Amino acid sequence: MEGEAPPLVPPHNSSYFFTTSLPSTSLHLPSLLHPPQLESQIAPDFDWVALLSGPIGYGDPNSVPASASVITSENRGEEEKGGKEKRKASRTKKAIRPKFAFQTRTTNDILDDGYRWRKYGQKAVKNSTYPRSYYRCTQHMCNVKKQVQRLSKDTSIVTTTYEGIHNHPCEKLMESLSPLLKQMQFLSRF
DNA sequence: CGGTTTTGACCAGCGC
DNA sequence: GCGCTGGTCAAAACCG
Repeated sequence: MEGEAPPLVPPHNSSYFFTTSLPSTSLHLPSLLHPPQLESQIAPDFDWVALLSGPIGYGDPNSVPASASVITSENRGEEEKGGKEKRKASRTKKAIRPKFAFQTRTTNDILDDGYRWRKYGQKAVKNSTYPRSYYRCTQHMCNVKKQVQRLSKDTSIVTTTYEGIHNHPCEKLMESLSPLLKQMQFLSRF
């Protein structure tokens, strides 16, 4: 079976899933806080701030507008072990972690979401021309992961799946907000 | 030199 | 039980 389109929805029980189309190749947080003109399936009242200020995929699935193409399936939990035990545990215990998947129309596989990621694997997947890449948050003690895969059906679309909760602030977000916070602190003195 | 990417090997889950 | 598949590890290569 050649060219069989991968399912629009990721195979796992994603917490959230929606499709969007970005004009640029990157997804800088400031622009996300004020989303550009997306020819998207995202509701205009989509809670971007909650999505991005909180850990990715975090929060109440009910807060996601029904008009967004969303799958909600709560799966949250923990996994903390060392070495192979951890590896084993992460596979045996059905990973109960928040997941969040979305698609972007971009030529760039790497989505700049403000966090720093280290690639730890790449794998050819069945029924897909393009490999799936596996990334992990570089922040120590933060075991958030993400998968990136380009659709073979529509090569301009990249599916990004986040898994887990960041336990630290977003560097770029803090970077961009710090002048504003300083200004607010200054003004609050009056 | 330290951090990141690449890539083959390994392992567990799942379907048959 | 076996083979397939997806996810991860880890050593080597690469890069700034």
